Amino acid sequence: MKSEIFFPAKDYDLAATLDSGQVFRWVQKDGFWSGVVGRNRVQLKEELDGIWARTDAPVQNWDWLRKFLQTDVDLETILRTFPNDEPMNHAVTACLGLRVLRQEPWECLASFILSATKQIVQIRQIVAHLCECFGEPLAGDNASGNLRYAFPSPEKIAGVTELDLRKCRMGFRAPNLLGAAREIADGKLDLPALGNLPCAGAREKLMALRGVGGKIADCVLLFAYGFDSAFPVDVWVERALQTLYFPKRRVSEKKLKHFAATHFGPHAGYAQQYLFHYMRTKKKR
DNA sequence: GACCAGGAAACGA
DNA sequence: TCGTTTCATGGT
Repeated sequence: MKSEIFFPAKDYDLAATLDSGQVFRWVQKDGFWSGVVGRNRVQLKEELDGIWARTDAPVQNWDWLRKFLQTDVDLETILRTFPNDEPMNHAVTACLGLRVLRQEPWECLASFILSATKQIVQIRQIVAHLCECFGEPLAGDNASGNLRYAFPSPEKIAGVTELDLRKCRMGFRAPNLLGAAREIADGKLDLPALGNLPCAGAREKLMALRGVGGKIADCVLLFAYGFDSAFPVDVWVERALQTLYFPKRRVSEKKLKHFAATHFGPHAGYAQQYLFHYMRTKKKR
C-alpha cells in the first residue's frame, strides 16, 4: 500500500541537494530520485513549486520526511545572510535551490567516518556494500540493490568483526566505524543527546571518537544536527577558499579556517555547501 | 601507471 | 605548533 504527499517549497533543487555529497544512497532513475529514510523507501520528484514524494509502505504522519527534506526552511532568508561578494554570488547563482538536509545522526556519522580520503562515488559504493551486508530488509518490492535495506544500526555493526567490515572495502576506516558503533551500542555515547548540547560541546564529543577529526565532526554537526555555523573544510572547500578569495597569495590552512569562521555569517555551513557544490560542478559546464 | 579522493593520527623537527 | 608520513582502495 503506497502513500504519497506533496511538500510545497520555493527554490528547491532536488538534484543539487541529493547529489552534493551530503547523502550517499540516492539514485536518479526514470525521472525520480529513490532512496531510504529511516525504514522507509522513498521516491521523490521535483515539481515547479515543491517536492512530490511517495513511499512503498503506508504513512500517516509525514513529519520525518518533511524534517529530512527541510522544505519548511525559508531559503531566501538564509541566502540573504551570505556575504555579498563575487565568489559567493557566483556559487549561489550556479546552485540556487541547493538545500542542507537534516539526516539521522548515526547514518550521517557512519557515512562520514567512511568518507575519509574517498571520492564521493566510492563512498556511495562502500555505504551500499554496508547496507547490503548488514542492513535490515525493508518492506515492499520495487527496489533493487542496497535500497532494499535500511542503514545498519550501531548495535548491528557493533556485533560484527573488523574483518567483516573490511569486506565492504572500507580499508583502514573499518576499526573507526566499529569503534564508533561500539561506543554508541554500549551507551557510552548518546548520539541523540548531542543535539541538546551547544555546538562546541557536541563537536568535542564527536571528536573523541577515533577517526573523527574536525572535518567529519563539522559534517555531522551541520548535516545531522542543523548547527548551521559548522563549516566543514575538505580539500574542495580549501581549494575554493584559496582560489576564489586569495588567488594571489598562498594562505595556510589555519588562516583559511579562521577566515571561514568569521566571514560567512550565522549560516556559514549552508554557504560552505554552496561553495563545495559550485567547485565540484563548475568545470563540467 | 601516476595521481588523487568531503581525513585523521602519529611522528619528528 | 608546524610539516610529513601512513593508512586501503579504486576512479580518473
